Amino acid sequence: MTDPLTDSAGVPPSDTPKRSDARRNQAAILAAAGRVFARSGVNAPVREVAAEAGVGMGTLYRHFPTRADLVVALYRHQVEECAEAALALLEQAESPFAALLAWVHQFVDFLGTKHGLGAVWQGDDAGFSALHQLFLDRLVPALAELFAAARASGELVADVRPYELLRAVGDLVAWAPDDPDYDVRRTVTLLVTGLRHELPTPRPPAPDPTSPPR
Amino acid sequence: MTDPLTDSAGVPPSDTPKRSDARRNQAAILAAAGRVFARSGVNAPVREVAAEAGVGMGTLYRHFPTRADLVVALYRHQVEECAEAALALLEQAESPFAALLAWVHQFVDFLGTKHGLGAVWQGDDAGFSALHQLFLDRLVPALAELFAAARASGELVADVRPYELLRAVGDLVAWAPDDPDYDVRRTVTLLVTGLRHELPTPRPPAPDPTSPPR
DNA sequence: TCCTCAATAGGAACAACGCTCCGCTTCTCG
DNA sequence: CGAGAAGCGGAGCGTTGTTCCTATTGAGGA
Repeated sequence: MTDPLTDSAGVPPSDTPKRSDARRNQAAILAAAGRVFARSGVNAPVREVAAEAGVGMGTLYRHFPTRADLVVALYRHQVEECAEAALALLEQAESPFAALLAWVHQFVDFLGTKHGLGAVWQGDDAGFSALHQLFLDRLVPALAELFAAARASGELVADVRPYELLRAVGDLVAWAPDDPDYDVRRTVTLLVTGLRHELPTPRPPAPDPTSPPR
Repeated sequence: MTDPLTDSAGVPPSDTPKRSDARRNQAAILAAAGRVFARSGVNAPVREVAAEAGVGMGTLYRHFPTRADLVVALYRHQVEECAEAALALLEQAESPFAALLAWVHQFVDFLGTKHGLGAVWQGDDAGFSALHQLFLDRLVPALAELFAAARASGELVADVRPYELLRAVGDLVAWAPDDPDYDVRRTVTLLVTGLRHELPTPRPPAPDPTSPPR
């Protein structure tokens, strides 16, 4: 896995006519964030990151207005890799569905290593857009590719959209910390397995509140 | 559904030789919490609850040391009801599996109405035990009943434990806010559908623990 | 009825955190 | 080399969780 600390600063040199010290600080912050997040989770106090980087709060906030911005910058590469892996898996795996399952598990592994990433991924409130958007832009298309292939091979039957699955897996993994009695991978497998069937009636018990169907 | 605000105070009168004002305050806090939680979610500031109840911080903390304690006291009845519904559904539904699906959806509805309950349900940290334990004690056995029936009828094949499913559903619902593009009920249905199949190889592509992607 | 005291109430105060604001510093370019 | 602007740092504000200590009050006994 590419190390975001060394090749850090997801900033293309071209669109950055910034001052040298600014660039230096941005890199320092990213490096520090990598260490702090790995040590204390992505919810570590912002102050801690600033301190570790040896910069002031203002500096940190100028470069990364929200925590999600920081996380996005750090993990962008990995998301890219994850997306690109889809095609490779399609060729390697013995069937499109197997590739799908494998890819999803790879995604689980990715999310799983960053404890607490889930909080950002699902986006409590504001930071929402940043990371969520990145995931959507890159990962949904990748998964769509796998879906199409698996559907063509007849293994995927359920009328489920890639986004739905991705989101579900994200939610599932978001909170799967250190419970020895619970293995998310199994659950995810179960979920993917469900794709082989047609979904039962859209609204099973349908209590019908105020919301119109569809 | 019984209203925890009116029949509030999940305190049996017998084991409560407390002072009258203590009882009164406890009830006031519960009532206030019901209103505040409904209005601002279960993560509403503790102060707000105290203010709404017209008591001091100390009083609130004496009665409910953690936020989870408060939530548990408030929703205990509903959890009980949910658990008891299992048997009824088993008789009504056309098949054990249908009952299982229906029950899970009922559970989803229950969790769904309390926005933010998920945060407490999954237990970020300390408050963990309280609510989580309540759910486990009451709901897992109920679900186990349904599992046994569905397994006997041959509809449930996957080697999955009730706890796993319950937990998965909980995680799924925990963060299903107001996204018009995503309906948890569908995902949950998908998950339950997966139960009809045998789970694929226990560890699909997980050979190497050190390098996640690749 | 009144007294006493332990249980209880109340809320000020502390700590941790997110975020903003503004005077000072340092780079860059002519 | 000098001036202007870009960037920096951290004090400080608002919010929330949690604790602590003192004043209050209910309830049983004289």
